Amino acid sequence: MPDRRIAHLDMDAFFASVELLRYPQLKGLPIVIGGGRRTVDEELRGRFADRPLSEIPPEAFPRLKDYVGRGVITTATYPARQFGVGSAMGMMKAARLCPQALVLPVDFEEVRRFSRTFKATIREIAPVVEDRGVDEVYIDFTEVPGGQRQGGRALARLIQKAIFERTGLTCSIGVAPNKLIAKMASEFDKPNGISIVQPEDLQSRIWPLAVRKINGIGPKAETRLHALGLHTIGDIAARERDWLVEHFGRSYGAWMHDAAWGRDDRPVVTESEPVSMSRETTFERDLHPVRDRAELGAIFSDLCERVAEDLRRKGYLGRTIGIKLRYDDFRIATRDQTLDHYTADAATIRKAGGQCLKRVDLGRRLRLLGVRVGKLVKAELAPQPAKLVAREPGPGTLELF
DNA sequence: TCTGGGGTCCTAGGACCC
DNA sequence: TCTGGGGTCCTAGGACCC
Repeated sequence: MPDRRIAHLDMDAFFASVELLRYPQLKGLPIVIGGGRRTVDEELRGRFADRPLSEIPPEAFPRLKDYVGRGVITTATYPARQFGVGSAMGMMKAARLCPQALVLPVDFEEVRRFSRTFKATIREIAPVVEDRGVDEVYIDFTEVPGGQRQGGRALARLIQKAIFERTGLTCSIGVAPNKLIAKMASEFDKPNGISIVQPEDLQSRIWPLAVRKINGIGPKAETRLHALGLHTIGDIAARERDWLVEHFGRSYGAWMHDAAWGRDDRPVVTESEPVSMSRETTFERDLHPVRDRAELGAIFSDLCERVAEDLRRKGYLGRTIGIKLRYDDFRIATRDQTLDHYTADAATIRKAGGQCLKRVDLGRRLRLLGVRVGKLVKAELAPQPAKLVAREPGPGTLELF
């Protein structure tokens, strides 16, 4: 039996690197990708329509200091990170830290195109690949010829090289006995690095890390661990399993203990079915359910149509329709309703969602509205209803609330 | 000057059924 | 007077991830 060798591969500053392929003149500058609906990029291209993109001067690009809006940063280039700017940070905060940084919007189509290409490149070399979003994958090296050489370094290098040749993009790879450690290892040598971790490296390389480095320990658990005096993964490992179970519950406590000891036998999963699909939007300004009713109604209809289109395009039907609100104070409310039949119809989703909205407090301003369809089945496998359920016709389907 | 959008999984109570 | 227990589905909220 060969040793289990699992790799985690993470594209370096993916969204920003994709933009740099188009605008190589910006290399080395602090750049952030993110923000809202502004079509900065289109404006820019319009203004310089007579020139290739690579000749648009850096001075022409918008700066963070001029940004107005509610967005967050998706990716920051390494020069921008030196100023303390990072992903998930609000644009306004980032503007204070690095006002001179250039801002570009996310080009999802372009990002997805490169995502497909780098994943296909990996699969040609090592077929057992698990998708973890646009810019990350796990790869099972165990059965790949040469996957054991130098602990996986040789194969990792081959993959890195192939991705760079095909796309011009760099990535960082960690190889370890399991997904949990591989995920941590891929961060050890960024960007464009490779890290190999062996079981015997647990104490020297994993235990000194902050608890938050464990994939699955977020801000809440971190706070609670700190309050208990636990700061490193080694601190967790030093605790009795039962003690952790006492403080964090049977399931989470035991998991935490296993994680701190580097135990994880989850397989690399190559295929999975979606559970839900949703669309949501944060408004430019907070909207009041009564005073801004018309505007909200139009947004709601639009969200329903978009989620319905997503379902149809991907070939799914759903049975649970849900809505999500975020109030101006950031509290979130969700309501959902399970229908007796599967649907991908915008009007049906709109109607069920409208009923959900009636069950939630509409007495204060909203910041966000979302629509979700769950309990999905592949359209061709959907059970046919015993009889067609008549939809009430008429104005009711067009009304909000 | 607050903090996006798209997901997954878990928990927990109540309904309902056997 | 005494009130089982197990399973599944539905709903709401929350933690976490990319």
